[in-house]
Amino acid sequence: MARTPTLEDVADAAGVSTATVSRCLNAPEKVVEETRRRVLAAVEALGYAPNFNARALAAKRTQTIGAVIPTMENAFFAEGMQAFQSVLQAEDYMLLMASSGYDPKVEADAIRTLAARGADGILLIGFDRDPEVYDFLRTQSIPAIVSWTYDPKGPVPSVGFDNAAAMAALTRHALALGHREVGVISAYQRGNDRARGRVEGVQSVLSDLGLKPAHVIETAYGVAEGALAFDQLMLDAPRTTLVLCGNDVLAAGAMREAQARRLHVPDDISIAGFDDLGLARLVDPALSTVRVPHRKMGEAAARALLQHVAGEPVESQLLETELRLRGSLANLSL
Amino acid sequence: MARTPTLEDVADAAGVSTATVSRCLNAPEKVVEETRRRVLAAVEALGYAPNFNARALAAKRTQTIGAVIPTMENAFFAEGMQAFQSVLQAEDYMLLMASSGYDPKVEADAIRTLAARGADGILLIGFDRDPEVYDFLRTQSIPAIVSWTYDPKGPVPSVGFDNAAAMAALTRHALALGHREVGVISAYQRGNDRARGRVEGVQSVLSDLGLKPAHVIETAYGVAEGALAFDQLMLDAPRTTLVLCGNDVLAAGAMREAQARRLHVPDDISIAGFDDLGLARLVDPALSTVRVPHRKMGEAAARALLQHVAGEPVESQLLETELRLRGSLANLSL
DNA sequence: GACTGGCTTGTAAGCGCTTACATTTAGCTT
DNA sequence: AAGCTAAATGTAAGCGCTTACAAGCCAGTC
Repeated sequence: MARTPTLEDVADAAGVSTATVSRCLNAPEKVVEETRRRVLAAVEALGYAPNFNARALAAKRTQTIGAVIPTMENAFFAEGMQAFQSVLQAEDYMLLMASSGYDPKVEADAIRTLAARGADGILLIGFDRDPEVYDFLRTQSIPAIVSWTYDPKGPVPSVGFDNAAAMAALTRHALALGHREVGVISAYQRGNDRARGRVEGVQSVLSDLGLKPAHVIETAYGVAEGALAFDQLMLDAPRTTLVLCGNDVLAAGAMREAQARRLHVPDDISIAGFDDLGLARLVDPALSTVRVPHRKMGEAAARALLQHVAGEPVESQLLETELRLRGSLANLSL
Repeated sequence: MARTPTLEDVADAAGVSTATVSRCLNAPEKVVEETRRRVLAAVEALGYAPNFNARALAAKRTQTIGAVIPTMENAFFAEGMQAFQSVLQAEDYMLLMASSGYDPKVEADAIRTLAARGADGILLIGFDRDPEVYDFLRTQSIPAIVSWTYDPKGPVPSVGFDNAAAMAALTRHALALGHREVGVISAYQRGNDRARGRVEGVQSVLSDLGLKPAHVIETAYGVAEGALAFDQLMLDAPRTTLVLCGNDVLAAGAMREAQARRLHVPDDISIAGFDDLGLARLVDPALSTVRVPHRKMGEAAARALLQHVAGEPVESQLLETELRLRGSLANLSL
């Protein structure tokens, strides 16, 4: 089989030098019309496609952005990443995505791999990680952005929302409905500043009002896990009237389990989620939750990262969340 | 800032040639213990990490597998891809993922990009695409595997399930319950052989039994779309008692809409899905659906592709689906 | 002691592309 | 028409790595 054509083959076919072909492809305005036509015809005729690796090696840029997300198994990051990706695509960048399974070692490895592959920039989720990772990024001078959280004083710029404030707002709303016995079902907080922020959001409001802290159950992500956590919560704190969940999936699981136990939601037990995934409106009653602007966040993160890559200064960016109040929260004062 | 160290820096530091360093990294058994120790120490000391692009250029292999999926926005492909990815990871391959948004042009482009980046192999979803794409893959001699469907006579090996047979089994079950007026809510069939297969599965069973064909509504993927399609179906074919949906998300949307119209599921209208996503058990009543072995399929596809890449012959592989019967289908003969 | 053969290591030629610099060409000026 | 400038193109040196081949070394043989 004929080996795939190279720049040189095109150059020969068009009767020009390789430099000219390269210019035709990368900076067409530097080549006179007539030549360009000839070259492009040769490209077409040979079915030439540039070898990315060679280009990256020579040009020291890859037009690739890396992203390491905790998991792609759950719809969780999907919408934001899709938005992230479409901005990149529009700017002729490609997305190289890796998932860490919430394991810091795997994440560090993935980051190193992305660096070795010459990612021009990297998107990270949350700030919680070994400082060495940030050192590494710095010494390799790879621009990075953190998303899904916000901290203007972080080691790299962030584009996201304030997990604690969002959860605090939801908590305040629920307390206004008369709830006093609060339980929390959270993702594991260790190494997960988003989860931690959300729990802190709850506790800070309770403590500000002089109420006793919420009972917190930590668990893995999943509907079944949410259900089990609900059982545990009922065991540990049977008087609970309000269950705030770290995300909608856990809330859906908790709700399913509550209903399986013949508890009426929201009259017997109120439940709220976080994220406003599609399933929040599928369950019955529909879930009260916090709407996270996934799409906007993904787009903003992409733009910030590209700006960073281009060498321009980047500011951290705070996005607003909104309460989405639906039927899963009861008003106890009625 | 010191530029990142290269193979040569390591060689100098260890007092050996670059060839020896390269061997230490890629074929340690070819280097004598003592030398290896010295080299590895130098690697450590300098914090050396090989430049992937240079390696790919020289070695003509990238340890990268590409995958083009229709969308990553919906949980749809997530589980299978996660499984796919973990097998790759275990074999030191990296996954380069692109999504096409169901647009054939975008898909062809993505495939070309993956090729240019030197993907050692490519995973594709479904067979429906311009034959040119297969020609391209062939001339570039890039091994490819198709998944989410099965056809032993396809242009490339496939690892998946029989969409038509799976849907036919579900249809037969529902007909046995006495349903005769059947509606289908499907994803757009054009360019989507999985969707087409599922619809054909329904129609073939009906035709085999001499029943009139199902009324088919096509729509985009999504809960809201499923709801709208349900409305349309009720308009077009008001006597329908059974709605078979191309996937669980459409089914969930249809169910929500049915309930919004005060129709009781399943007594007034029976609804079934396909895929057995997590949400199938979240809705009420729980959705009867077809269980697709996502995880198994992802793993099998990865193994098949790696085998293909290694130059070994690969057979297409058929995976079994199962009916998951839950509460959304009524028995009309009672 | 010269020779063989098996290891280990070094030498150096690329892999396909970009780009600084050199060269040629063409268009104006005077 | 000579001279000058700017635009277009060519020349060639890498980018960091792998690997065929050559060279060196040493133990074992006869």
